[in-house]
Amino acid sequence: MSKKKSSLGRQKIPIEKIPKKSHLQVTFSKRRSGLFKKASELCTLCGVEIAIIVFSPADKAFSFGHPEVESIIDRYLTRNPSPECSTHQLVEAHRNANVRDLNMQLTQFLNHLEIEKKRGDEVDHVRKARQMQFWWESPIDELGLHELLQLKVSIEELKKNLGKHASKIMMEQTNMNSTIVGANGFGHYDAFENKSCVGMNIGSTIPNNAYYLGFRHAYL
Amino acid sequence: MSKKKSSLGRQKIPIEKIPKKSHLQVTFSKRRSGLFKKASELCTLCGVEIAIIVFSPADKAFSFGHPEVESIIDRYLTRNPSPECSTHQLVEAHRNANVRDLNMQLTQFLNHLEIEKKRGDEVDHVRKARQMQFWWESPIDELGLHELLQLKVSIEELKKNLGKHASKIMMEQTNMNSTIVGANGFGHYDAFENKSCVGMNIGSTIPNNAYYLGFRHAYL
DNA sequence: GACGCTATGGTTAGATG
DNA sequence: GCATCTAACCATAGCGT
Repeated sequence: MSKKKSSLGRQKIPIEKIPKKSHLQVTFSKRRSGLFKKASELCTLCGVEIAIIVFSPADKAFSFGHPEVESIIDRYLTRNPSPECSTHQLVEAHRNANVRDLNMQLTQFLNHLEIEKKRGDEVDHVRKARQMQFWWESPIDELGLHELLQLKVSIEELKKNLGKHASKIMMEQTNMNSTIVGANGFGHYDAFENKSCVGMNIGSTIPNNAYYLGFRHAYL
Repeated sequence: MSKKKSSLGRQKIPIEKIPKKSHLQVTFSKRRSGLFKKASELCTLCGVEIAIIVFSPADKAFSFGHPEVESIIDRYLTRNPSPECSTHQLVEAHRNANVRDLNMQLTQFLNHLEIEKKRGDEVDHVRKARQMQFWWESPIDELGLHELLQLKVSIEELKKNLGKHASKIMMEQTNMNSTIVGANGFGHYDAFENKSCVGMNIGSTIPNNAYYLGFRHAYL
């Protein structure tokens, strides 16, 4: 019998940076998959929303999100619950479809999505251009401490007023609020390259919010 | 021997929404811990940056981040993903995917599609409003909800930056120069409540920085 | 370098204090 | 609710193709 004991099976490895590059790459791939799978299961089992962003050793960004990375980030940053859309029923209908149909539909949606994305980027560009008109876009670095603090106070006041008005408007639209939760958890894998900027993220041990001046999350 | 076989050990459970609330809560806690631990290990082993945001069934937000959630989100958002690129990668991923993954992606795309549409409509609306005048100079009462919210977000960002700069200047003035190093993988757990009462808490500047969960696993 | 294999290490469902 | 235990399930390191 030529059946030799080819593998010792999984061996324990210390949790510290893997020195060998090739090894590291393999481990990264495997464990990233595992992590995303775990996240997916947590979504489904508990019906919760999860977003994961990972920057690979090769500076590539991978993300997992249910229902959508960006909406969860928005919600995290602004505490703004996103209204659910009616597409969920469509998805439910698709759950029992076979692979071929799913592939076809997915391809169609990919095409459609690309068009919509282009449109979105376009309007984003417009929005960015618009933001350049705001006076406060001028370089902050050139202001002194006193000016900065004064400006900050003014802005807090302005924000407060804005909040009040937003509240008023929202109250008037109360009956438009529908907070439906999606039933079963799905997720989505996404990846794109990071060629542009050098991420200057030092592994900082800065104490939490050391210099956030009390303004971490906003309630909308 | 009074030692009875008290446990059957771990039993297999189907990956679908757990009906029983108490079970679900326990599973959520355990699996969230596991997920964060896995993320932490991936950080350390591969020296990568990871951010995870989870909204619990009780609408509470948990996050894991190395080095910190906010910087990774910034990095993710400032990225300019070309539609072609990400689409291409998605198609490639979709080539090897199984039914569940396809379902996940399809859901994702459906949601994304709607989000992109809404985004376009939103910004179009804002642009239209701006055409009449510099809408942000008009009395606040005349602004719509979208403009208010957008302006508020912008202001929050500005305020955050102001705080950072003020802090920086202050640090420089006190002649403190302690540069932080630390590159090895550890993450930081964070949690805060999300009492998502629509129409309430609007404009609240209460920091709500919440409480921090200690590190369960010693990676320091 | 991606995929498959498999022994082993690690995670966790269920029960209990 | 949280910690602990147990046994079973699952993820994955190392190897081969």
